[in-house]
Amino acid sequence: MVEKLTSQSVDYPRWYQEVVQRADLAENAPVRGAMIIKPYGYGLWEQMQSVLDRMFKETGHQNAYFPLLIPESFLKKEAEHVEGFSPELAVVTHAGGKRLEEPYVIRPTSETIIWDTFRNWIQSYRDLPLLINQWANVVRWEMRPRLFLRTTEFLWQEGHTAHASEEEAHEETIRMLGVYATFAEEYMAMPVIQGMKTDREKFAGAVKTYSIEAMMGDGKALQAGTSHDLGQNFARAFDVKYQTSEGKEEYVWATSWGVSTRLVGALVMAHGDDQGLVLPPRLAPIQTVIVPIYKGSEQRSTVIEACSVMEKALQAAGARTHLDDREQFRPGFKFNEWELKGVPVRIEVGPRDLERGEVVLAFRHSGDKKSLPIEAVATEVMNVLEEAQRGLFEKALAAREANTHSIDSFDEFKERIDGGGFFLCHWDGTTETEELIQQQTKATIRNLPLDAPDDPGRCMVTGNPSPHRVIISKAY
RNA sequence: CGGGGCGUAGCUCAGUUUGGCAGAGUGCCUGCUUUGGGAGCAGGAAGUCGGAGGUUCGAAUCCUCUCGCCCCGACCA
Repeated sequence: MVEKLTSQSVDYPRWYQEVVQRADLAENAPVRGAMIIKPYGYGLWEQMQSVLDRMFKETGHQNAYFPLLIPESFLKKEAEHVEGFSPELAVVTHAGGKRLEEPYVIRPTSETIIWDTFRNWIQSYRDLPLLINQWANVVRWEMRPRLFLRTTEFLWQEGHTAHASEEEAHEETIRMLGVYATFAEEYMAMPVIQGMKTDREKFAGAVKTYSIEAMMGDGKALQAGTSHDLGQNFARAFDVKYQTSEGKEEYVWATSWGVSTRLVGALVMAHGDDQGLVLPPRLAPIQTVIVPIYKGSEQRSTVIEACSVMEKALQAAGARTHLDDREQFRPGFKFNEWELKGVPVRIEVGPRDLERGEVVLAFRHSGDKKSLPIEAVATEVMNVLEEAQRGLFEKALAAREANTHSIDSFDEFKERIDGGGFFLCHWDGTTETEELIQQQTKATIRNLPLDAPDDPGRCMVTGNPSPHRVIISKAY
């Protein structure tokens, strides 16, 4: 008898912790705050990487790689940048048995070393735009680590681009935010809100920071990706100039943007339920799992044979398929295990089905089961998976809409914020009010939605004018 | 850094008060029976009791020091 997961309604954080470990996504490492990503969890990340990498290349970016270690002096060249990151830096002071003359910082992000390099790569307007991405690990020393959501070392991609004009850099910032939103919605089946961060929440060294914000199963927000308009801040700090077609010398305009293994945590919390993970078909390492059912060895060989044929047909049809032919577990155990691991479609094949020439399909996101003729499985499987993908997105969207509220009274806000969800409120645009809201409620302004309709009103705290509503929520 | 708690088998933990053979459940291995929603029986392997020092005939247990982890705060996103 295996213990059930802690229910989400009993203790959501504990549910998260348990599901990540029991579904074999990751475990804690001997180093505090570090995580070991297990093959199933890494498989999920690989699916994400391969889709994102294709999207980056389709938008003209090339991959490159910059070093893990950055001279400490580089960090200090951009004032806001060093101020923002210094509390969470890990620094190498010794190497080769000696104290280093200049310590190396383990990158918390790579703007500084990249801009130091871009200075040499960029001379003329003909070198622009320069569109680079790198897949890398970074280290940020965290006080409160949680698997995938906040770890001291994590995997990510960071895009770094240089442009000849402010407008072009801004377009790039918004374009990549859009790429992230498309990825979140079409692949993760996770609806997101694109918007601008407040000055207080923006990236250290950016002119503007934009984010996509998603709602988790408990109604809290998770920042799932960021895109920064860096203006000329890094170009000035690292003296990166180019010659225009008129022969004038100008500083370049920059962007950077990133998503990390935090997306795995987002996926877990966006769709998971009391049975475990629920993975979207487009990213699931295993899309369909075949579970054979039989009595005795004679029946076993017949059933397994039929399953093997089906496995090959499904793989030929393009579905990532696994045949669970382990003998030491009974079907009921396997059903529960693959549900814990979030496999979108389970195919049950037993003697009764084979007599009728059918198999049973069970859908993870809805719990529905239906029978299908054996011959139809391979031809239908991709349609069935796409249907499940859509169903999962619709479910997540409906959940977000049910937990999004427009509120105009600060008293009402304070009463309802503990129940979770997104609150669309008027805010006067000042940092003072933003801090007051956080101090009194622990909630933060997530972002200022890009598609917010003109809706003039009055700040729910101060009564000062506000052009449109912002999203306020408790967040991870 | 402040307050609290915990380190014993892969995992969860009992045993520590009152010193006296190293334990349970689960997982793992072997065999048999099972197999349409988390199987049953039998047998077996598995531990530097976080580490160091001390007290004692004898320490998981008492004393001193030390390392690590978890929770709440502070910090951060």
